[in-house]
Amino acid sequence: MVTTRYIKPTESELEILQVLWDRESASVRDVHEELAKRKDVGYTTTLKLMQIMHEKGIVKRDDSFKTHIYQAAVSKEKTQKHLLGKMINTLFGGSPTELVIQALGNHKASPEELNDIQHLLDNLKKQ
Amino acid sequence: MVTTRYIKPTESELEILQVLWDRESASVRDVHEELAKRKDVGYTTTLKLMQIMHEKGIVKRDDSFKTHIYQAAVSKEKTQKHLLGKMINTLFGGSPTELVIQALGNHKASPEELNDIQHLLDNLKKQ
DNA sequence: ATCAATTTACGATATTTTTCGTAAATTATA
DNA sequence: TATAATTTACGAAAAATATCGTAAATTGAT
Repeated sequence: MVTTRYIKPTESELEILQVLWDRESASVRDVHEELAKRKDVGYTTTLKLMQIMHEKGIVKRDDSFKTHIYQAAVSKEKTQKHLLGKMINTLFGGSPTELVIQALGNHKASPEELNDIQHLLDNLKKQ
Repeated sequence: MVTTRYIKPTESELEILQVLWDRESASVRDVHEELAKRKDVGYTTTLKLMQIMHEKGIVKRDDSFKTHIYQAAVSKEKTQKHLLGKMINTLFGGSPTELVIQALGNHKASPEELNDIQHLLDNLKKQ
């Protein structure tokens, strides 16, 4: 079994991962146009970042064509889990509950979402 | 009304804030000894960081004595709210529920904590 | 008053992250 | 095929963070 050290994506890398997670796969231009909607940044900057991410193994790419096609190499779930865990530790004294309470208290959730959470809660209580 | 731009603490600054939130107030040495338990870092590094934080207005200090005494100038709650909100947006597609589900699914909570969450949930449902 | 210990001030360096310019390669098109 | 457009490669610079050494100031102890 090969254990790979988890590589924490930087802020900008996360923005790129977002796009890749949404689209499954995308070219540098695809990603860049998405980023450019919210951010003022040059094309080669996005390119360079994605190249670095490739070196780090954060993204995979198919370079059999001129336009390389990228995919996320780390799953959204694992990344969420990691960063959430880190936040729970550094900001919520290790208590996921504190975080949940903050999240629900400060950020609105619809009745449907509250139901989803209720179901999850019910299941957790059974064990 | 004066509106101050929210300053996002860096990783190291957060570690220092942790200590200050716990202790209410502390000297550089206090903070440093706490950090040194988990981290290999020099005293002057901690000092410098806290000085910078003071310039940024992240911490307050009383320098009427030789040993300056620091306090957090940003509340734990506000900081949690800000960073959590950011994470919800950048990592959970704007859905606090998604985050809550991840948090509860992956990180264990005690029966008491589950009850706390249940109460909160009950309240939210009423509205 | 002197010496030792502690603390702050300050500047410099190291490291990480972000940014972009330029050139070369590749592909499309006239 | 020649030209234009797009893309990658690469290196370098800028910006943001983190680190620490050294000296000066302050305090406490002898």
